[in-house]
Amino acid sequence: MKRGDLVGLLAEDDGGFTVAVDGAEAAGSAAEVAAAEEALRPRWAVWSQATARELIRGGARLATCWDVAAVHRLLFGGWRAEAGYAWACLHGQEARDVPAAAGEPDLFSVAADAPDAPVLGAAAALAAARLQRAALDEHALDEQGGASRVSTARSESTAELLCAELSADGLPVDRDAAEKLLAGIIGPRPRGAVDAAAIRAARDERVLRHAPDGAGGDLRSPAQVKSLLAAAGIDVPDTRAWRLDEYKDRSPLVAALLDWRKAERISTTYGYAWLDEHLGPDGRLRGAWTGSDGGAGRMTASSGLHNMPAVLRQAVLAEDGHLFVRADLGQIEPRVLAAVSGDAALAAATAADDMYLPVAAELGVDRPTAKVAMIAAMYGQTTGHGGVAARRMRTAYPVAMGYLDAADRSARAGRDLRTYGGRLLRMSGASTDSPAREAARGRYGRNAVIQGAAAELFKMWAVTVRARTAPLDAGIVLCLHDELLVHVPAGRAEQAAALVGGCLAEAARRWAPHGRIRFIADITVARSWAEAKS
DNA sequence: GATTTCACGTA
DNA sequence: CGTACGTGAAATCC
Repeated sequence: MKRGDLVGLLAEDDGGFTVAVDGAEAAGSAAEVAAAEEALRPRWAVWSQATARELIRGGARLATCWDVAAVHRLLFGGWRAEAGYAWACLHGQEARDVPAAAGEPDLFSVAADAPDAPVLGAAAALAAARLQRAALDEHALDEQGGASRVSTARSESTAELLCAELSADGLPVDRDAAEKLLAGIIGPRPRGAVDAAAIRAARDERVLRHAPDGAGGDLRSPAQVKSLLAAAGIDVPDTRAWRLDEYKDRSPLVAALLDWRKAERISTTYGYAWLDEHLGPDGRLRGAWTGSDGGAGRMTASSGLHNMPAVLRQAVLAEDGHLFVRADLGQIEPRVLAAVSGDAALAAATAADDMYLPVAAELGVDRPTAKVAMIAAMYGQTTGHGGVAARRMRTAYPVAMGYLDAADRSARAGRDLRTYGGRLLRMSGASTDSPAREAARGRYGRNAVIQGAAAELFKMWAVTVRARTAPLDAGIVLCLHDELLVHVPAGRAEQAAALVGGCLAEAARRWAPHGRIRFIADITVARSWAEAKS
């Protein structure tokens, strides 16, 4: 056996592990798995992230894996990916590939026909991984230009290891700093239920004192807020912040309400209860991470890790003797569009640090107009008709526009799409319905091929950073769609920052080997997440 | 009690 | 300038 060979691995209920190599299974401890990892460095075939989570509990970490659930989501789309389902679909797919097969495969009847997998253990995980690998190789024969799906499968798999580590290790948050921030926004920590109610009432009163005589109501009830505003002469169809924005300068009530909403959001979602629930005594804020959602394939995180209000980032502080390397991808979506569509003119524009400048020159418009035209093309505008810039986009970048239009048409018609890296984007099941719903599906399709491809590139970058910075005792502590936060011993921060930039070039080469697309990242070293400005 | 709606934070 | 997700509270459904 050599480095990179597939070896089955499964966590058992008793805390032990089972390893499978060519027909033979053996039981072992986490320490023994770690020793095998050190000596052989295989690509561990696992059913899901659960195995890595158990290994981490046992003190062992893996460099790479083949995650059957992650690859299943890539091949088949959607979220569902438990072992039995993945096994059944894998066998169903073979049947579907027979040319005579027509129509939509019925996954449940296929499951009934699938060869029995009486025990979905380590050996079966190994078998499933090999079948997935073979399916990917088969697909590769009729692919042209797209990213290698095998490399996507590997990075999506290893991203699950990263997710298990993110869940276990958490994000460094300074409790004192966080509590001070909260005190400034929502007041001190309530001493009890009565105190909490008094603080809440005082916060409400600062809005209600601007209300007309006799008007009042529960600010937490949108219907009552609507009535309250009506009493003040403000008629709105709903009370969303963007709709109220235009009234805030002439109505103290609206201004106070919008301020109240911000504080209330912090108080209810990111307040003391949030800290108590998710911030451990070790100063790490933990949530559950998944390598891909059920849609376009972005990573997800719970415990508010992906929607923490910007003001609270000041409390995300590197631990003593450590610093953060923060890196975010610049203009990732138009650069991804250039890569996945193969548009030579748009590819040329990616050579610029700010690619909207050459695009603006090409379109003969100013930069803001060019940016809006590009984003409208990628996401499908609903307001206005685009104007001259939109029309010139078609002439200047016909290949890129054609790619987006094709995705739009497929989605409208309910035809499935695949991202550049090979993720199935399920559009089927759409029935004929209103033109508005159909247009919405078109926008979803346009967006998904870009967002999904960007997610694949991002994960390739992330797992590359994970591998290359591990020798520096550095660790990724947050992934935020196009942004990485790496926690690193202070003396190695500059070295890590340089590696992160190199990793982007490496990941881009692996993801888009044929393209001449330039990807850029803004990389800074700082003690707090907020400090590292973009 | 479970599900839907509204709202809003992030990218 | 659109899409996505996670969250919490109220409203609504059953």
